[in-house]
Amino acid sequence: MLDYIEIHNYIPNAAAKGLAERRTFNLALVIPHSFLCLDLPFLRESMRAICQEAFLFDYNVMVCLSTGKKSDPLIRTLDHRKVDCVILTRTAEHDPITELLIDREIPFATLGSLPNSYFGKATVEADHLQTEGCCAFSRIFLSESPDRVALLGNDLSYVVNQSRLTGFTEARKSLSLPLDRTSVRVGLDTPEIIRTAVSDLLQQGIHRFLCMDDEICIQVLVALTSMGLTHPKDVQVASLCDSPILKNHVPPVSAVEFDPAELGRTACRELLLSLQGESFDPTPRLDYQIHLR
Amino acid sequence: MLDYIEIHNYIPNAAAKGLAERRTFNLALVIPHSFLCLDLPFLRESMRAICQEAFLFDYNVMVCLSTGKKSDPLIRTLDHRKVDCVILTRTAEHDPITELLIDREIPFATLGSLPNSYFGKATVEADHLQTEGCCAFSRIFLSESPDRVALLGNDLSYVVNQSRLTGFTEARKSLSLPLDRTSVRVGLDTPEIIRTAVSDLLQQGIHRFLCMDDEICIQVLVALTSMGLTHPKDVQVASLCDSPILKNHVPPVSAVEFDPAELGRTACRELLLSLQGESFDPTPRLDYQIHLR
DNA sequence: GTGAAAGCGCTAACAC
DNA sequence: GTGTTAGCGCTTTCAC
Repeated sequence: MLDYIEIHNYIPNAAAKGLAERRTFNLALVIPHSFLCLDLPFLRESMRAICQEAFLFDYNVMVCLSTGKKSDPLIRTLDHRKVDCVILTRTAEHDPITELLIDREIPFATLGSLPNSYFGKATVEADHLQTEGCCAFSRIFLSESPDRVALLGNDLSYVVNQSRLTGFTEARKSLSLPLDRTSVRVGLDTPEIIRTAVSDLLQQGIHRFLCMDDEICIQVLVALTSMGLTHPKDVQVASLCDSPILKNHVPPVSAVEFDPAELGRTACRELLLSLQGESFDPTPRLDYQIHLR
Repeated sequence: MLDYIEIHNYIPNAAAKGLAERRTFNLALVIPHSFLCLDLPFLRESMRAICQEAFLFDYNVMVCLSTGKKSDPLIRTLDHRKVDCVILTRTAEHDPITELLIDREIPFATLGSLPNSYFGKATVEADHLQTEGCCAFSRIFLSESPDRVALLGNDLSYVVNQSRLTGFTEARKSLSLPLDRTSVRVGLDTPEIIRTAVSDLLQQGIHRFLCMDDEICIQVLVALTSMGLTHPKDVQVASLCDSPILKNHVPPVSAVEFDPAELGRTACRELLLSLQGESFDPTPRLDYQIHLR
């Protein structure tokens, strides 16, 4: 009998196997709607790594575009019991998806730390040493004309942006720079708002722009270029999140790199290890890399 | 009994339902490895639309990164019978994945036309009016200094690039422009090769660059900028494939738009209609839109 | 060790 | 219409 199976290279039916074993060999990758309006290499890189890692565990990745509303694709996927666990690509305050997963006691991993309000609730909370990396990089960027430096950021309800702000603040503190006179602009959602902020800061004498992510950084570069200002001659731009675009930019832009692929791979691996009952690290912390260009 | 079900808002288990019905309510979205090295809005947009459309049919989307090798994620997914059908995001000559699907008689849809060698083999072959759109746009671009125009493209084994080349050739033909003196450069894989080609063409007196896709177009712009040349003053650049980056570029770049979301949605819808035994269009052809900027 | 039987949670084909 | 039953293709248990 066993010989027969071997010879005819029999492959079990996943649905039947799953029904009997009460598991699906699928995981849901939740992609916030906002990610799809942008062109973030982060998502692409981490998704690739997650798919590759899941494959090693015989798992498939189901993409769920989270709307945050009722009849969310993720909710239906969970209701139909089509996945064993979930990976969140973003963490934020007051996130209904996170709360749903906690309520239903569904194993889940996050790319990036959870906010304190959900402390310890994820199966795996993978992150980079965000604060540390941003602090170290900020110290370097602040070593020149520190009172001409501004920090530009987007939505602070995302934990990653909070960590980066903290890193910047700690850098100023460690350099004994006054915190109150710091130029910090957050909530910069659109190219127009970024443009306005940049023009405003220039009038205040700011000429060194530290951007909290690659998306903002590119917009800042575009805005400055259109104003006839050149990096790094007239103004200096740097980013607290590297991306291929910044690396290949002419001239290149300094940044601190948090490898999205490594983050995705780690989160996926530890989550699936935990599902298999094997030993795993619930809070892996990955290193950063500073690129001075 | 039925009342009981209604009251307790019972949701059937997809694995058991699938086992009994001999279907999985999953589809595989095949992403070529090359897509993930790039930053193509095409993939993001079409993936989003496919996920949304699949959701309407109660289907989930499984991402399969195709390596083209043995033990490909897609092959294992098919072996385990975890999907009912497949969507290919790229079509190419001599594609092992396409051949595999034909061999195994698995229902599949393609984004973009199949090469002639696989004529009629897909369940659904969705495409834009690529040749027509590129011809119309090329005619406009060729209306000025036609002998100073070059066409820059990537891999011609992709059907989409063949269609675009055909469109360009037909435009020249219709304008009674000589074909033999046309500057066409294909196989431009890397930024370095693109840079070399651009510099080479400039020496030949070319100053109007028509790019076969947005990726090349951006690289061409980068190369020209670094050489101190400005679009549209010194040189003119346009693209046979639009993208948000070209639209938001300063100054903007003219392009012909083939909406990836509409393509993905249509391919997914017709494929799932066919699976349900409903009437469907096996070869939908979508319109293009020319943006002169 | 090898084989038979029950059960996973559904659908479909019967019977009543 | 409502209720019962067999079967989807596995795993697990228990008997041999």
